[in-house]
Amino acid sequence: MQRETLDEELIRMREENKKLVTMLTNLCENYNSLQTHLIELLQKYSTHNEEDNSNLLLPRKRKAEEECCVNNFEEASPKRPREITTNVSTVCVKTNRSDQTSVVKDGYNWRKYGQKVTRDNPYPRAYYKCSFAPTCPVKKKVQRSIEDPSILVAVYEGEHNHPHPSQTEITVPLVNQDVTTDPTFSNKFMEDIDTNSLQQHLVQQMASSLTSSPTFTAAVAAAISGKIFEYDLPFK
DNA sequence: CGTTTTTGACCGGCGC
DNA sequence: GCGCCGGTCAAAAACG
Repeated sequence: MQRETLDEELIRMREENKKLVTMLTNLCENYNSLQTHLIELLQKYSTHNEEDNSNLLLPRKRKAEEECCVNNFEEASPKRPREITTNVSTVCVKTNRSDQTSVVKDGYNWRKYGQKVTRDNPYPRAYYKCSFAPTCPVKKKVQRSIEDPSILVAVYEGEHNHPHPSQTEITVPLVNQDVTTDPTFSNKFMEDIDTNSLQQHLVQQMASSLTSSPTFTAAVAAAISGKIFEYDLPFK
């Protein structure tokens, strides 16, 4: 009697796990396709603008800048191997056009340590360190987009080594490029999840890590809102 | 009064 | 080697 109940429970759990795996597979696939699509659009958009005027305005561009185009998550320059270990992610945040503050609310506390006007963008670039520094090495740069001043571009460097202080007031990012978007990530995950022994444990682990990871939630939000944003771009 | 922001100075990498 | 440029430092100012 008790065993039958447990068997039923087990079958039910297996079915539930199957559904969860399918959902996660779809989620990863959708996210990757949206990411690819968005990158294509952004590349198209940037080349479109370069043809227009930027060649005249930017006679000399640094090599490092050229390499750091929108679809490069991180650069492993042979001269600067130090950078291999740093995770670089870019987040674009759509703000109210009247809102002139360059603040990207992501739930973390930041301390501003510098501001610079860069050559290729008249809007000042603000430099922030995580308020947990020097314990936490994370830095971010925030600058308005030259194409659309209502978009704030935040570049994050490094990973927080402390819990997320707050889940509230998180501005939905439009683009997020992070190491977790690596296509191998989902494949690896799916390989692991197919092995029955650790299946449930992995699902639980993934679920908890995903919900607690602002990067992933931001990435999912980015994929969704990015699709919406597609219709908002000035070209087309 | 402690914390955060501002801002000019400084430093190091890169291109010429 | 020099100059440009982005990033960081640190003293002063502003803020709560």
